[in-house]
Amino acid sequence: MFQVGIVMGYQLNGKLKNSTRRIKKIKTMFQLLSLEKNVEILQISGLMFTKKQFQRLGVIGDWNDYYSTMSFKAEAQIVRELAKFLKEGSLYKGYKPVLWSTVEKTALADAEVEYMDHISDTIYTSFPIKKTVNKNLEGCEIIIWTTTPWTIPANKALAYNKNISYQIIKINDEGDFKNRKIVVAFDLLEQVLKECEIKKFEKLDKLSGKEFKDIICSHPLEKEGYTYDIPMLEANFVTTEQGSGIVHCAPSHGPDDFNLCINNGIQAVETVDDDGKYTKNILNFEGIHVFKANPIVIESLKKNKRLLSDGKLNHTYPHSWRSKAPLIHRATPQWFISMESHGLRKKALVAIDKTEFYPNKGKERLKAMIETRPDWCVSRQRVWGVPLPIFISKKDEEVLVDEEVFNNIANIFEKEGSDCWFENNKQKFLGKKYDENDFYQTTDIVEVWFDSGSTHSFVLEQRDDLKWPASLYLEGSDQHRGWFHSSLLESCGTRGEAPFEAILSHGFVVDGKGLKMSKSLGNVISPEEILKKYGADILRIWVAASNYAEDLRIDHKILEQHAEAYRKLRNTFRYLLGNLNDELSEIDLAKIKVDTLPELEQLMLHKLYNLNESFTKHFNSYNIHLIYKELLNFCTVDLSSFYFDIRKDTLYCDEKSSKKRKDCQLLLNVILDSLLRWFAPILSFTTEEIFKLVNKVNSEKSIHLKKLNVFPKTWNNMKLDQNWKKIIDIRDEVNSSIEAMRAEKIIGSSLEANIEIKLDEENYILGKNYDFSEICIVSSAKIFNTKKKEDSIKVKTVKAEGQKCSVCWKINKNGCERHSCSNKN
RNA sequence: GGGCCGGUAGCUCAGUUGGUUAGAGCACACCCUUGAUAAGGGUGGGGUCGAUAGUUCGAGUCUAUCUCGGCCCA
Repeated sequence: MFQVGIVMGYQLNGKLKNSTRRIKKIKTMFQLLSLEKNVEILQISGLMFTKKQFQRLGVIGDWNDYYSTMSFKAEAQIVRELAKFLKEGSLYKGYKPVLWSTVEKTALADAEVEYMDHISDTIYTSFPIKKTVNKNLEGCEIIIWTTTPWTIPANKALAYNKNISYQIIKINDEGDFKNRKIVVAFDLLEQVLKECEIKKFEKLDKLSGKEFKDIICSHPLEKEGYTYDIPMLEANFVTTEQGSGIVHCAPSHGPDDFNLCINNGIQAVETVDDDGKYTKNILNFEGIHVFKANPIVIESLKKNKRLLSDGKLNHTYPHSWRSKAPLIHRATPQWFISMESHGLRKKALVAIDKTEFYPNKGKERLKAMIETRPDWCVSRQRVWGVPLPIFISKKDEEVLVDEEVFNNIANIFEKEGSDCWFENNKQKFLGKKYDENDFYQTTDIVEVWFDSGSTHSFVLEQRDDLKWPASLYLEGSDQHRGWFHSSLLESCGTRGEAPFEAILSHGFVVDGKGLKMSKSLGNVISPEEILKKYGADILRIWVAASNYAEDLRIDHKILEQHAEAYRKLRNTFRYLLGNLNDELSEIDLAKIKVDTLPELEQLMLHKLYNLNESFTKHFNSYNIHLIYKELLNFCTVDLSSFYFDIRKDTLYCDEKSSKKRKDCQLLLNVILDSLLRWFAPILSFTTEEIFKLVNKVNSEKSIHLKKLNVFPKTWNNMKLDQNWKKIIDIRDEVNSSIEAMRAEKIIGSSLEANIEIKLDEENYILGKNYDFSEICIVSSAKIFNTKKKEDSIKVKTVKAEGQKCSVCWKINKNGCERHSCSNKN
């Protein structure tokens, strides 16, 4: 019906954390295999599992020719993509803090970090205010507290929170700080006084954090040569939980610090080397190991009269899972793709504007992220993944940019896989043009989001059955930060536009109360469980009926409701099949002579036409839940309780040769065909089952290969629809009247009723053309013109007298007109 | 804490630019039917539109605050 090429893909991204955790467990089991091999095994087993699940759900796709980010072909293409950024010059080397073990001399992933107790040195130290427009703050010193005194020499900024109140005090105690004014958070004053043993002091002004805007401080070691400016920056990560309410920021030694500084134009630099020793960038401390630096830093601060107090703190601190050594945040060389240098941010924002979002709110979300995100750090220090294809000149530290080399690397990866990068054979990649002794080779790999952001390049562009850009990228709403995001940036950077025309994002599955599923809450319900208990089509109904723009609620009660609706739908099909038993046929829609049909049949054609229109509209805007709702309503309201109910009389009691019965069966055929096509995307298994039943003789293979019907415009008849709205109003009145008689136990079945309908002029003119005994399923109906305006419709029900016809069950004093023989018996 | 978003009947969902008494289907209750029968039909009850305050002649709809919940970030 709607052909979508589905290519199975398997990506490591997003599962990295999981994988590392799993690797930890599995590592002991697969000692003989390499770590990389283990990852591969996990990936492939995951792939097969996912594939089976999809198939069980009725998803049709090219399951055998799947793509994988770890295929040689993909790896080669990822290198080609990276090369584009390198050639352009937007991929640059910078520094960013990572968790680093100075023992193993390596970066650690989250999963490799163990948090354990650790005793740290703590200090309160002061940063004198150098420049401020606020008279009250002139001559004051900002107090900070830290558990890593060794990072003070790397300090580049101070962070405050604009929502916190601060207090200025003047210290009167004897000592270094006598007569000096200091600033701390109002709520932390007591604690600071206690820990710094300040006894005598005066409270001066209280001020809001907002007043720190644009203030410049001096470094506490200014006199030792640390003469640069220390700006105060607004940051919401500053709290009054502990410390002084102002945080010292060393962009090379903390993720928060790094992000805050980079957003304010302060770059991280390499302050500490692989061994944990200060580099030449740290004045006076070069070569000292950071774990031995605290006493030296403290002594230096004391000498400069900037140390308010020092102490010890026992707290949890990150350690290496292997060596158990404490870790540090350390700025290491990393590779970034600039958002600005070649207009990437701008290109991405333009591309977002050109993209359709379903639901629309996704646009704002992605836009907000792209507008504020820092440069894209694409390097990682891991063992598996695609290597960054970078050689650096030993002479001038310049990156080697040469198309020939990039192509060579890509071609080798395509043949051998990227693992060969680490086999210490530089010359192989450099070819004859360069000498391997002139270059360093990076050992970083590209981060997994770059892999996934490149899928369009090795899937869409390289398969004949797919096109670039994709019509639609579909994922969970978390992928605004993930796949949508990385694909947009990668593609805008390399091709100037997005790899998708539209994005559809869906919410997350939550329990019946709207809470996230978790083992501890015990509200988890797995797809396998649902499939087992309810079957795939009911799970599909649940998906179709849910508004994916929001979170999708699920529990057994909700599924039970959908299962109930499913039974109704199944029964609708059963009625159709039962009554078409002798007359199943394919109808040439164009040849139907609408005018010759009874009005009721014409009305049904009108409804089919409009439902089809509505279906197309909703399908094109991906409003599947509206489609399902309309289809279900059509089956229950228009078919089951209306058309099917009324036409039972004709189907059961009229001659097989009668035109009316044949016209009805014509409609049933059209309805069956329509319902099968409409429901095929939702009830994929049920419709296929019915289709196979109906098409025994024909060669047609599957309902899923059928297209949506195009109905003749002549079926659309608004005038008829309006008329029947009024007729149905009358029918409703009749039903009310019958119900009243039924409540009084005068009648039971509606066929035990004769009705008299009094209508005003307008309704009478319309109503006199209709047989209300048929429409209301009663034994006889008479209509009168009341000519009164106030009672537009008035119905009187009386018990039908006479004999019940054994064929049509109608009751008539003078015997049944249609079935005279049987009535006489 | 920040970004994006949501809370309408027991459930799944509608509700156009503010404008009569807030709708539908299912579920529920009662009744009917027994020629769609592990079915079918009819009637009916059910909502302080998350809470509060405001703008307005008028608020489910606009604004603010709060609350609950979801995704992402910190």
